[in-house]
Amino acid sequence: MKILQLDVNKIEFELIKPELETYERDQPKRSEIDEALVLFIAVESGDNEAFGSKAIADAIDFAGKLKRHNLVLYPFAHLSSNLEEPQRAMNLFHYMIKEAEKSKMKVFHAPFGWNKSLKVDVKGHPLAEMSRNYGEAREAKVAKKKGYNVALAKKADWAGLPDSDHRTIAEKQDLFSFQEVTPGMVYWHPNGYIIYDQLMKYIRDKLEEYDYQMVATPIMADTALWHISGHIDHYRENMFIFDAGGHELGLKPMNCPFAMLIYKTKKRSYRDLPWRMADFDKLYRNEISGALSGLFRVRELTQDDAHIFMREDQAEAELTTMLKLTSELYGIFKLDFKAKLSTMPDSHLGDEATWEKATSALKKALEKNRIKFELKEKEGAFYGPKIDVDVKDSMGREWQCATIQLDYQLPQRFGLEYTGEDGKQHMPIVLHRVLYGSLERFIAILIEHLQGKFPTWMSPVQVRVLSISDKAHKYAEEVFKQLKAQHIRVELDNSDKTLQYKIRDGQLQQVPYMIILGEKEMDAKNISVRSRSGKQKMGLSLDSLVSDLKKEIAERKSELML
RNA sequence: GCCUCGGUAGCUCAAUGGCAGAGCGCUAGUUUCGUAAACUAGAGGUUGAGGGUUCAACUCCCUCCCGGGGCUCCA
Repeated sequence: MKILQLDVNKIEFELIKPELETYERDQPKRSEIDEALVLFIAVESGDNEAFGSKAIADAIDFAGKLKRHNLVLYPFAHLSSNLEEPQRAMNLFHYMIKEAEKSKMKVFHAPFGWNKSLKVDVKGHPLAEMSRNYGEAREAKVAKKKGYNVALAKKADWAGLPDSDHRTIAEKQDLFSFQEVTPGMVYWHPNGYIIYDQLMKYIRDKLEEYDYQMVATPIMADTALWHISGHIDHYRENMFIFDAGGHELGLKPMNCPFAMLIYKTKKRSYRDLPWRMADFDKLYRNEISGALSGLFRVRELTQDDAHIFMREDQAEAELTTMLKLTSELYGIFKLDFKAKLSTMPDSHLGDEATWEKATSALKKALEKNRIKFELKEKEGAFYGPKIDVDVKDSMGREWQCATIQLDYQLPQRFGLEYTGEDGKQHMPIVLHRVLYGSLERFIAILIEHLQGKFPTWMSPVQVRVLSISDKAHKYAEEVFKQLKAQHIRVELDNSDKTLQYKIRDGQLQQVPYMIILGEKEMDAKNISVRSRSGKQKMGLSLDSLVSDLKKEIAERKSELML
């Protein structure tokens, strides 16, 4: 379904003659509406009521922002070359009118199937003209003839970005890249992978401390599963769906349905709850091309995802612990975050009473933890309300990282049960949550927040050993080997460049420590150290440095020791 | 997906219808240096892809791809 949305001062249309066999009879000859949001609608083959509802919900939402009270629906076939046959198109069009009439908006429409004369007077502001597309996976546009040789190895072009941007820093430190043939999917280079991996290890350590269990699940499933979970109705636009020899499969945009399936493999007891199940698989979301933005929004992402199956009376305690864990995870990087509570969206599953119950549980937990929060009306997930945590990037834009969602819908759809103390079957509720959100996005925030100065425990290279002249090469190599044996990530610079050059290079790479070795150190069997912050110490013993370093790394300190 | 600005060597950028260039990086040689850039030389390009206009296209036109910013959406 294609929609052209216009914010107008005035729209006028007049019926000339019926154009199709299917057309609306007994319609007013002429209409004129002032101050309205107009939707020109082309119904395409395969469109269903879910798209129609979503389109109307979005339009009403938008009308609210623009403070318009009149909504005009106008059938307009010319937006698409893939039209639905007229009778079905008209039915869906009428369904949309009824949907719109449920709102507070005053709804008008132009009749289906007529030749009409039309006059529109569009307002001039930036949001006055907008197009939208709802429906099946977007049609792939293929270039007439594509060069398959050179273009394959084409990197994304990040020229002109400010020095503080995570992409510029990634280029300097060789952290990751994107390629034209895989838009929105990250290539982690060795340096970047260390950062990604260290962050993962840190989260896993934390989850162990908080009694989580890790699972791994498939990355795709028959669309039958996505029908049960509701993703087909509410998320299809963003899914990669493809045909595999008669089976329609969808790559997973979320882990939830798989967690439900694991839960259902056995009878569960109330004694098993709460059960905290974490799943860090890659997820695939077919984001519209204009939405992609460096590591901030990608199509292939990793979440520090977990689902907590629990009794309703355990919700508050779980939420409280979770908010504590969140503060710990963000605290280590000294990141400021902003909490938000999002309520029921127009497109949602389940009844309002249940939503009300879930929303107030979240609110209580926030208040109990004395966390200040903003209210975001109608921004919840389709299956439940949520607490979000937003963090700012280097340009001051806010990105959603953590999200904690209380869900009564999926347990019901998947028929989850546990046996209670009373011996009867009860339905558990599920807490979906990611705390860093997408690892990709969080790393982008981190790179910009730290400006590439990673704490030693995450640094791709923790120590670089620099020799001052040929005479110290051997000694430098010895020191390098000893550090390596101690599992320190270390590099050796025995090139014939000047010391100044080597130091500059190490500084630009933001290596936390440089060990500088010349004849003096060689003779005295000691070392000199220079930290990234420019401080230096001479005459240290290697052993004492190693033990200090190991402590700094093990404790994941955010400050360098000198 | 929409609006808008871009895509030239690994990176950052010049060249504007008429011989595709510089700095850094890389390679080789010289140099052996004490806390943020030693010197010399060399290699490195289907100018994002495809088509068109022209005697001639990196340059002008069209389509597509990718990226930046803004919408929309969202982790």
